[in-house]
Amino acid sequence: MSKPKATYHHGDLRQALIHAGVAVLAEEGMHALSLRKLARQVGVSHNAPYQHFADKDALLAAIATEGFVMLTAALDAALTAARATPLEQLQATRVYVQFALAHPHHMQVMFHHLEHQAYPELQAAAMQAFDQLVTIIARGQHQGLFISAPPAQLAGMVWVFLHGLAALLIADKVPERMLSQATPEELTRIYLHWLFTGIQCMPNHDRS
Amino acid sequence: MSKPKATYHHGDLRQALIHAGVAVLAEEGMHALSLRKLARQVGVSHNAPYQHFADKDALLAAIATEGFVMLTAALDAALTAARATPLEQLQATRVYVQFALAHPHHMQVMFHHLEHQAYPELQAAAMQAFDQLVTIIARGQHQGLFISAPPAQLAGMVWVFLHGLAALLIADKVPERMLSQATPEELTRIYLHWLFTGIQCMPNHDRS
DNA sequence: ACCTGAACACCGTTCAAGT
DNA sequence: ACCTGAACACCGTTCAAGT
Repeated sequence: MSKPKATYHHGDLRQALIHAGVAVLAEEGMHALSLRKLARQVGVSHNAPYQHFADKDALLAAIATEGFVMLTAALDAALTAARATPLEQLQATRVYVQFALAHPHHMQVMFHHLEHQAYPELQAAAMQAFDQLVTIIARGQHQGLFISAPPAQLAGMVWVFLHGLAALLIADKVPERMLSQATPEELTRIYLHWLFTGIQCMPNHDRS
Repeated sequence: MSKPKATYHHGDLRQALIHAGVAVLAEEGMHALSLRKLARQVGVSHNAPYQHFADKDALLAAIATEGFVMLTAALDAALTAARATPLEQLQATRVYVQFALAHPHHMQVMFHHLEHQAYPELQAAAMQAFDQLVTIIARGQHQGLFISAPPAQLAGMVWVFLHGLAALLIADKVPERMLSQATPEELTRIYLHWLFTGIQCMPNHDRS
C-alpha cells in the first residue's frame, strides 16, 4: 500500500511495470492502462518505460504473456489435481472458463492483438497453455476414448469451445434463456458433456 | 472520396458518425477510432458528436449494434439460402466465422464491452442474431435430430463454438498444428461436424 | 435544438541531455 | 546503460456561447 520506493534501479523496472499493469488491469480495466500512469505508480519518469518496452503495445504484449503463464499454471494445477482418467481431465479444463471469469480484463488483453504475431514470447506462452490440452487429448486417444484425428486438431476443438464460452460470458452476451436456470458453472459442465457426446439425437448412451 | 459536405444538418449526423466509424474501423482498426477524427471526417466541430452520443462508449455501442445488425443479416441470408434441412442449416452457420474474418475489428468492438449492459439496443441486436440459431435448433429438435434440451441452451452451445473459433482465428491464436493442413474454412466444417457427433469414440456412425 | 471555440487534464512518443 | 525534462501532436470531456 505505502512502499513508494523499491528496487527499480536494480534492473527490475520491467517486471515492476508489468506487475503494476496487471494490478491496474484487475482493478480498473484495460481502458485505464497507460504508460504514464504505470510509470507514476512505480515512481519513475514518464518515459523511463521506453527503456524496456518499444511502445505501449509491447507492454500490453508482456502483460498478455504473463496472463498466459498464469493460465497455464491454473490449467496445470487443475489437470494434475483431477483424477487420472482423460474424461475427468476433460471436465477439469473448465478452469479455463473460471480463469476468464476471475480475470476478464486480463483475458481481454491476452486476446486483443489482431492478426499480427510480432511478439514471439506471447505466442510461445499461449502455445504452452494449448499444449496442456493437446496432452490430455492425446492420452485419451491412446485409451481409445476420443475419435481418431490429429491430436492438436481435436484439442483445438476443446479450446475453441472453452474460449467461446469464456468470451461470451465475459462480454455479458449470455442471455437468461441460454443459461436456462443453470449457473455458468453448471452450463460449462453440461456443454463439456455435449462436446464429448455430440448434440445429435441417438438411441441413448447415458453413462457419463 | 472527395465529397466533403453532405446532409449532416438534416438530422443524420448520428448516422454519418456511425458510418464513418465503421469505415475507420475496417481500414485502421479500433485503436484509430476517435470522436475527434470522426467529427473531422464528417465535417463538424469536435464536440458536435456529443449532441448524439453521451460519450465515446455510446458511439462504440452504436457501432457494435450496427455490427450485430450486419451479422444477423448475414446469418439470415445464409440460413435461407441453405437447403431446408436443419443439418444443412447447422453447417450454414459457419457464416458467423466468415463474418468475423471479414470484419475482425468490428467483431472486436461488438464484444468489447465487459460486464455492463448499459446499452439495451446493443443487447437487443445481439439477441436477434442469437434468435436465428435458436430457431434452426428448435426446428431440428422437432424433427428429432437434436438431443432434448432447452432450445436456447442447445443453440448456446452452437454459438459458443462459432464464437470461440472466430475469436481464436481473429486473434491469430490458431497454430499450424491445430489446423493440421486444413484451411480455416475446412476446419470450421470439421468442427461443426464434431459438434454434432461428439468427439468420443463410438462403434461408427458415418453418414454425414 | 443543434452546433462552435476555448480550455483542461490526460495520453503516446521523440529528442536532447544528464549520470 | 539507464533515467529525466521539455516539447509535440493528439485525445475525451466540459463549459460558455452562439444561431
